[in-house]
Amino acid sequence: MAQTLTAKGRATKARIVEGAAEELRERGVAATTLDDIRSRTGTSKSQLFHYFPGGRDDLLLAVAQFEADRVLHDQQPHLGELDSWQSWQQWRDALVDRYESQGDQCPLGSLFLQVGRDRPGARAIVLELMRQWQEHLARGIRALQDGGLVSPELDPRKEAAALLAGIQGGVLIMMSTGNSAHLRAAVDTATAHLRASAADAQPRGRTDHRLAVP
Amino acid sequence: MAQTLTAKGRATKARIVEGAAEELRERGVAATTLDDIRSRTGTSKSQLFHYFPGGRDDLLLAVAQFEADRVLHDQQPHLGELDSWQSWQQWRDALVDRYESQGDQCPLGSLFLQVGRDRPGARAIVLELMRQWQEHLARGIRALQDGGLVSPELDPRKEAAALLAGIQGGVLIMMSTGNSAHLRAAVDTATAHLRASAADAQPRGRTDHRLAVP
DNA sequence: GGAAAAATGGACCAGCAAGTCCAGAAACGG
DNA sequence: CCGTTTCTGGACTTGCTGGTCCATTTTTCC
Repeated sequence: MAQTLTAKGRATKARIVEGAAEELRERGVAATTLDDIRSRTGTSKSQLFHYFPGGRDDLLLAVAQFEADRVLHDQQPHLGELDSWQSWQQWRDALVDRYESQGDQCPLGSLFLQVGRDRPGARAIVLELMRQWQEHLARGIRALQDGGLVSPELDPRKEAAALLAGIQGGVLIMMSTGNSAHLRAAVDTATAHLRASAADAQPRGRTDHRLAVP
Repeated sequence: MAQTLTAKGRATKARIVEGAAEELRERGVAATTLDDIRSRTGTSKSQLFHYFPGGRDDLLLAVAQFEADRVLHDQQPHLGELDSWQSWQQWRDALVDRYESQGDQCPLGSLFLQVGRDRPGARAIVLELMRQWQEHLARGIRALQDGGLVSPELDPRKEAAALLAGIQGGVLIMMSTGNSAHLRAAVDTATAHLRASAADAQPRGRTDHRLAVP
């Protein structure tokens, strides 16, 4: 590829990534060939390799990054303002809607299996996504704690980690079974847990140990 | 394949499935060829197609079933006797150990992505696995309820669904990041939730909101 | 306006891996 | 035993797909 992309070049590259993402979502990673992507995006073989010198894997990685960005973006603005039970509920609904409408396609999951988790870039993408996602949740839990809606004795990071795991698993099960009940159960149970902690802690005298936040 | 398998035939077929499972776990689904399996299991091409007339996909499906059976088996006997906090803890340790030692390989997950979730057999396998797994967990929660260790107001099926989602997500994240913290957090938080419900409900006996079951 | 750089088109290549085929060995069964 | 079935070996075919190459067009920028 060139060092400098012209406006046209950038547009083409973006078109390829977006088209590839669609194709991959529709047909699955294993079944999608470069020719499918080429024909869908109205490009030629040389363009594919021009913009993604590493070939197929390179392109898949770009799509993975594209999809990863979408994941958090689709949860906004709710994910960024989890400071009341109401906003919490709004976020939950947005999350469930997002994945239900996505159907049984999990571009990211497939992508990583195909590219290989060990490849330098792949693991970094998912790692960063999980980190940010969990950080958002943890921040929301802290906000609830500050508002006295959640017991200060809970460790926001641990609760966020558990909730994130529940979400991932819920989505995974939904992909496999077509049923979003587990996703809902995971989020709702976590919420109930947080709610109950407050009802639990407040009446009693609480020994409030501070929790370090990185 | 023949209608009737001789003892030798059954042994060969089993050898192929087990060898294929190992190979797939080591090298990943996408990277494993029939020739790899053939050479590892000391068989010939014609044997592969003799025992799995549908070819590669057919074999992958058989391996998927094999791996699915292992998942629950590896959690026994603990998964079958979740009737005290102690046994619950033993199960938890066995679960975490199992997946930590498995490293970052998730045969089942990859298998389904490769074979295609929509294929007749594939979905049925994962569906049945999830059903059984959740049933075991729900039964365990009911046992705790019977023992007065968990509030009777909780819906065992919903709690089991949420826990199962947490486990799946925890494993998934572990595969991606190499860190089992999420898996532990998911199980431990769910356990804490169950425990707290008892401590919560017994002293007061308040009526909580009912939870719908899908 | 023109040289250099970037973008594009598409023919071509090479390798690989799934799947086929048939001949022959082993096992069964009466 | 001997005919029939099952099992096994391995060479061969075939189609596909990622990747290469170079000629041509378009854009950039002085």
